[in-house]
Amino acid sequence: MNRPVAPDWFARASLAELCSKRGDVTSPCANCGAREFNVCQPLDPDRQTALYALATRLTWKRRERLFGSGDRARHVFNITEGTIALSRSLGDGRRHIFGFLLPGDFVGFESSGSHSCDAEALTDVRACRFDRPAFDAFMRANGDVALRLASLASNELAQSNDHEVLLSRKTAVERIATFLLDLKRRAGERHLRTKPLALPMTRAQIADYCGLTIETVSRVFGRLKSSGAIELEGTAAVRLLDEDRLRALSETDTGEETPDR
Amino acid sequence: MNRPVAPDWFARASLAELCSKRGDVTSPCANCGAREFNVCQPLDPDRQTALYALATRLTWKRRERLFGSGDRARHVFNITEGTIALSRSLGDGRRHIFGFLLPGDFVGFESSGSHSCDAEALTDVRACRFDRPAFDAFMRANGDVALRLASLASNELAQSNDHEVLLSRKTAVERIATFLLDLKRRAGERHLRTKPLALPMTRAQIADYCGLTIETVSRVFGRLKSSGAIELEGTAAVRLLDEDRLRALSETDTGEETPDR
DNA sequence: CGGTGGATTGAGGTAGATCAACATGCGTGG
DNA sequence: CCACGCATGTTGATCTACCTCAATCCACCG
Repeated sequence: MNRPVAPDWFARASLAELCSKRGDVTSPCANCGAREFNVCQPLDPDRQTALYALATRLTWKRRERLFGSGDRARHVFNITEGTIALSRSLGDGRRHIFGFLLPGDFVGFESSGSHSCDAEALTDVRACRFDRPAFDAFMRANGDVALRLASLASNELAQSNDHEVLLSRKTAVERIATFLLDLKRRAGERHLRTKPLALPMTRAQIADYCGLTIETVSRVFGRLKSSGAIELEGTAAVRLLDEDRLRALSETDTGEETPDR
Repeated sequence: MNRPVAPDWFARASLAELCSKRGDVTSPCANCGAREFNVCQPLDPDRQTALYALATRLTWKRRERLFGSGDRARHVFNITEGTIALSRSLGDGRRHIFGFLLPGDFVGFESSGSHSCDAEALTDVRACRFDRPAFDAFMRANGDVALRLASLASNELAQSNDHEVLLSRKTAVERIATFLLDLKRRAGERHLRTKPLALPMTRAQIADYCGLTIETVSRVFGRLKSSGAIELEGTAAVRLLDEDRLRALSETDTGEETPDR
């Protein structure tokens, strides 16, 4: 098992920077150590405490699964530290990766009773776990938080839509360029701004995310590198040297205005 | 403009069958004529009335846009009658279609302030429109309904995930088989069980949904037809003669159990 | 230092795209 | 009510981006 452990600076950034999100440090949850939950960022202290009380802190080692496709969805998770891949496999070896979850992301809020994908830890992972019934009850009693949760779900949908466009209509180069910029943006939003961008996933996982093969991913990386757009730092990190070029290569979409009725 | 109007039996089925959903006819909304809103199916009469009061009934002609990418998202829509395509276009002509909305579906619940896709009526459409501020206020005041809305959003996400798998890893035949079965299932859930399955979308739209070209769609239809799996009824309707074969061809995914922690 | 799990690189094959010609059917206007 | 015309759909011939298969490389680890 040889996937290089993400270099120190990655793990460090992960927790340290998350905690100083927006510059203001909130008091950490006694149960799970998290500083903030996305659903309740602007929540008053009392209800924040109540929500914290529902969480348990857990850890997983790299390669372990948080849950698998078909499992009963008994819990909702909020990632505190590390990276997770959500994937689904077809009968023959084909696999698709829906996305890579970073600290702050929620997982497992399925409306059906069971999970429809596998969640695998790409690095050692810390997460807060909520029991579904208690979590749901809290949401029912707190419409504003539930609405925020709906909005989070809708965010995820927006991401998934972008991913659909990538898979449906983009070329290999566009896919990789999009993937890199996207990863950098999402890491940045969580204040995981490491000097070279960490790639805690293998080429195979990038391929399954982009709907390509390992070989094509590798070749595209090679081309981007020799064109000077990126620089590979070993195999698990990359420097985006020319983001404007990458943006041009990623062929981001347009949108003209139409009067809304 | 030549897309054949969906045959009579389609439109009839659309409204009539929707109203008799689950056998029990609820009293229609005075404003918008809808019998039920998905968000509030098990809602007590008072709040149901309150929600109804927020809605306006509107209609669109085929080919009109409900909204376009980039427009401010001022409204949430609930389709009452007809079919809508949600799409996004890249700078050059490339386009992707996220999905086809049927009666009962919600659109426009974006968490960002603006729409990220175009919504085009494929048939004449009736929909209920809610103003965002009033809709949000209602949700904030009714946590149970908001939670249900979150669950709807999560349903949409599940659909989008299936779509990602299709686009990422399925062959042309698998894509079309999946598309057909899926459309039939979704129409069935809404009690739009027409004898031949209505295809209110063009080949180009099917292609953009499946990440293929018009020609490939046409060829695959041809192959499925001559293999006896389907029968085309003109160009805007199809009979699924051998659903088991289609299911086998659609290569639906597996899932083994893993003990959830 | 050998072994193992990635990653890269090369050569050749193929599913589906592209380009092009033709068919079909609906709607319009005479 | 019919015929023309355009939008849509089908079918065929070729092309190509990406896949497949295979060899080699590389870094880490015991």
